[in-house]
Amino acid sequence: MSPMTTMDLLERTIVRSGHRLTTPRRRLLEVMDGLGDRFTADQVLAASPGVGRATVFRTLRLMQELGVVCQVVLDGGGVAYRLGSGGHHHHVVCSECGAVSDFASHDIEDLVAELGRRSGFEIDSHRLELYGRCQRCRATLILD
Amino acid sequence: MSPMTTMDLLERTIVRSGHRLTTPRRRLLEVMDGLGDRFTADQVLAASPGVGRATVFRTLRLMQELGVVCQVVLDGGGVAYRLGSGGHHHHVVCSECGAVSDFASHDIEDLVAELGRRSGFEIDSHRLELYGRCQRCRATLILD
DNA sequence: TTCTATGCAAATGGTTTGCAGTCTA
DNA sequence: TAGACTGCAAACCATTTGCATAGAA
Repeated sequence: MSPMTTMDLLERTIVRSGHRLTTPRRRLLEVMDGLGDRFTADQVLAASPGVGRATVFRTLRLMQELGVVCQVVLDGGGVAYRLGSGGHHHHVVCSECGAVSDFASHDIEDLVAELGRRSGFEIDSHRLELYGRCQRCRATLILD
Repeated sequence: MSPMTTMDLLERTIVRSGHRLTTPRRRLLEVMDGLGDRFTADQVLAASPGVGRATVFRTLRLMQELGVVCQVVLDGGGVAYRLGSGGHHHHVVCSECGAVSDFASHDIEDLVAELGRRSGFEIDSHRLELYGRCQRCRATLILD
């Protein structure tokens, strides 16, 4: 039997959720899959001629609800999106090349709960994003 | 001698920074000071008749640069602002009543650095916001 | 008296909505 | 065939910009 691709997995998620697997949705998933580790709504729109702006945003929202797309809050405050990685996790974003990588950590979850407790809150969610320079960018010498 | 009020402190910060202490700025500071522990640009605008929309946003931006106003990223993704509390810190936001409280923690800073290291990044900043229910809201029984 | 800062209104950028028509299940 | 989904365009919302004028220093 042929191996399950990312696309198969994504399409299955949609079907399983009771939503319809339409042509635009399939096309958008392919586009997102091809856009790399993070992309904006505009990038998706530009790369999907024939698909309407509203559909891009509606699909993006649906995918977030289904947990197959997540938001990345950028350094400057803007938002980008990212495919895959269901489940709770955080991002490290390279402020130079924009590379994003995921991480999850029990330590963070524990600490967050503890900090909430200290301030009298019962924490039920949180956002954490890290910004810095990735290994590759740090290794690149500035030669000019 | 009379004690230094929050307003004095804020006004001094503006003057020290080389910017002018104008009437609209003074008015906006007063308004923000009166709006509680978090407010939106719209709230400030609505509470400052006679002051233009652009001035509200320009002032908000200046205050952020001076470090006397900071952004609070809300649960839903929107942004609010908050007076005071210079220096690096995080927020705990009550999703029921909107109350915000600040905290800073060496543990978080250390952990963030460590997590960055593990992913090969050199972290130079991060965002962390906690969401939950504050003590007061938790204590309030739902009676209907 | 200079030049920063303002108010207004129009422009912007990103996202959402209304609706008549399309296409999946 | 029903109704979920789409494209289009217009609406929306928050923030920014251009410009002539007002007002701190």
